[in-house]
Amino acid sequence: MRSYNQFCAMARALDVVGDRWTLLIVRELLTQGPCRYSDLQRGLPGIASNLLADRLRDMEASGIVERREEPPPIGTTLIRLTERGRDLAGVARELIRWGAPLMLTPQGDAAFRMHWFSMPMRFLARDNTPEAQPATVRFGSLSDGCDALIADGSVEVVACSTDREPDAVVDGPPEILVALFTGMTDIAGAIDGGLVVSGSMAAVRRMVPRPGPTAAPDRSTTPATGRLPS
Amino acid sequence: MRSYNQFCAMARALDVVGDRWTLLIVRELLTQGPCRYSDLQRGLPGIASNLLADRLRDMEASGIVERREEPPPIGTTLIRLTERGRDLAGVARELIRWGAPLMLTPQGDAAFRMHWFSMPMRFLARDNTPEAQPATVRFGSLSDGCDALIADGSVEVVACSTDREPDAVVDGPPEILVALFTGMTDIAGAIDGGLVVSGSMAAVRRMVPRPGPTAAPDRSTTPATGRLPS
DNA sequence: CTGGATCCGGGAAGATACTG
DNA sequence: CAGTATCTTCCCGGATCCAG
Repeated sequence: MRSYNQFCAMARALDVVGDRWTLLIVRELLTQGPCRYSDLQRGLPGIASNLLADRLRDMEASGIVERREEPPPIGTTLIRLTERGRDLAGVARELIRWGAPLMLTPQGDAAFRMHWFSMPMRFLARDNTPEAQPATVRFGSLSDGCDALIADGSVEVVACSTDREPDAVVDGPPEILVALFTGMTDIAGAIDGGLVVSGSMAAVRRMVPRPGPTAAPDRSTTPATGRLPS
Repeated sequence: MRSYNQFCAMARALDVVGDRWTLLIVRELLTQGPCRYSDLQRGLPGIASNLLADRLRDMEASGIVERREEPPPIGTTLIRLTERGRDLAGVARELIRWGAPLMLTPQGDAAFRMHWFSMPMRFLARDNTPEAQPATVRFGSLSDGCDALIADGSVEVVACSTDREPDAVVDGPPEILVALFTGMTDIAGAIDGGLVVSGSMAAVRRMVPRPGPTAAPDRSTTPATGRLPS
């Protein structure tokens, strides 16, 4: 990107991360951890191959990502965020917070990856029964998903891991997941809308916000702000 | 900007504010308040006139800004942020926080406007003598600057106002201001470097962080992180 | 298969002149 | 003051091809 050439912290930040696709690459690495080139391609539907290569070069030059050759059994090079790159988590968080209300207006044919939902879920999930034993709920699958670790009154959302045996596995269309986690529907309604739960239904119920008066089932009369809690 | 077409809060946020110049227009309106078209042009050196007009149209369509015809004595139309636009303050804050370390590396001929410094100053300024009477320090001038209101142990930074009589007026080259507020130099050194203070030197000293061990005057041996305090 | 490079068309961004 | 018009430049997107 052409520099704005302004002596201003925000302008200089945008000089570095303001390019198209750059912050979405950061999103992938923040939610997925170290990735192969092809993992990034799968997580960034619509990006041209040359653009991904260009961006990774730029981001490596500006110290946001680094490449490392992995010995067998991985046997390929992984791309990961540097500490400076991980520091962009605050920017990502605020963009997600601001963009969340936009998810309530439908957008026809948008692509969806379950792991994209992991950062918003950190705001929306809660532990309704803090005194219960820890539980794990997997959303999506190992190839595209995230694990919610419920314990001691809070929920931690991390990338899927093979060495974790979830108590429940959840999948479903993105609109239903949004409706469920924003309290616009309850679990019964979500299952009606296409949510699939296998395993412990109690573990799922434990982490989902209870539908409350903040929910706006009729959007034509009470437009939901969809604002995420601070 | 072409939509990313992804069912993801961050991607949808960037669909709206990811265009070049858009977030810098938000910066202007956040720091300056309602602006005329020509105010925005002055605050955004380098922007092409047609691009500014295009962006304002887009931002009005997406509900971030609104235009309002002002009756005399203003007699022209002011552009202001909507509430949804003001909600972008969190994104701006995190971008500034992340971009702040980049200000320590010089960049030759960059343009500078004093009011750009007002948001970073919110992180960096402090009230060293909370028990003292309130004081006001103006940075720059009415046409391009900001006022720091020091009272009760904290500093509030706002746009300049004609109905405020500052106790001190400060001006100087941006590099010196950064060095002063990051603790890399003291006031004496700053004045040596071109800082100009008129009025109450005590009011200025009151709000400037004391140079401490965190400062790294020699960047070749101890690279300063420049990280802003949380 | 992974990890790119290369080429090309269209459209966004940039520069400048002009106008009600 | 608040834009519009026009022209140029260059980045993005899409397709294809290629080396290990």
